[in-house]
Amino acid sequence: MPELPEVETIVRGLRATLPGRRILQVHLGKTDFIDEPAALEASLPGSKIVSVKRHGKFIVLDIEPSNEMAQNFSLLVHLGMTGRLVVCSPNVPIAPHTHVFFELDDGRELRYTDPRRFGSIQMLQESARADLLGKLGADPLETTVANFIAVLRNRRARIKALLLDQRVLRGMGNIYTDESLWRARIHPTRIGAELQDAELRRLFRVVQLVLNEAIRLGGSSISDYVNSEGKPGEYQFRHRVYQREGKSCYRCGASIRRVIVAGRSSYFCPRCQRGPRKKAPQ
DNA sequence: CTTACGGCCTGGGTGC
DNA sequence: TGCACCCAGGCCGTAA
Repeated sequence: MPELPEVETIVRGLRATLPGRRILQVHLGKTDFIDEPAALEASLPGSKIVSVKRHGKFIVLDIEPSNEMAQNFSLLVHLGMTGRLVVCSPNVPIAPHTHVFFELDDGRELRYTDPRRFGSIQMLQESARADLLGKLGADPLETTVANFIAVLRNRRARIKALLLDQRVLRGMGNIYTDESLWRARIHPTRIGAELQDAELRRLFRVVQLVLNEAIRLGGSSISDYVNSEGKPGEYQFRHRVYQREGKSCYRCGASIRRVIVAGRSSYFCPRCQRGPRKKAPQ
């Protein structure tokens, strides 16, 4: 579910309430998506949440342990396709598939809900966290157009696959990739190295535009996504191509098509986004 | 360095 | 009502 704008929205919500809070107790349901559930139960009670950050699609909670001799560590939460992280009163009915409860010292709870359990929760020391996050590419909202072009221009993979690859850029997912390519009028199967500089500059501009606009509207809610207060976003009403197969293009009226690229449904306008040149038969 | 593919899970929608 | 099938904001491991 959640891509950069959804995760950013959740992080901003959590940042308003979590820093400074202590975790009193942890309750776990299913734990197959948690690296070391026993370590969570052992280390978190009594610890303090220092800060909340986003790194790509990861939510990073920096934690000060209750044991003053122990080192600070981080809790990395990835929401996968259907993960939710919500702060609420313990009286709020428990959504199905809620597997983690953090009791907070203000009487509220931080709950993790994830029907498909494609998400993950990891407790990492500084060096392990740096190893993991260091493998990711630049944040598309923080990088420069020069760097954006540099990481794409020599690649033989298709642009859609490159934008989805978290080692190239961190934070894009299926929705915002399609939305950006449509706005930049670039076909999803174009080869990175075959894009002109002007096209890459255009792509960079619309990626930032789309992501910022989506953040402003609180992300896209298709079926599962809600923010940290349990409320849906509104960017789904601004989608121009995503899940619009057979409907007419907002720009030219042609029928939107769906193809599989990099294993994912990819929506594009066959008229506005021209395909790569086909190989001439020998 | 690539791509393709299957797998991880559950639920919702569709068509027979 | 049941059932088979397809689809879903992500990512990992394997094989080629």
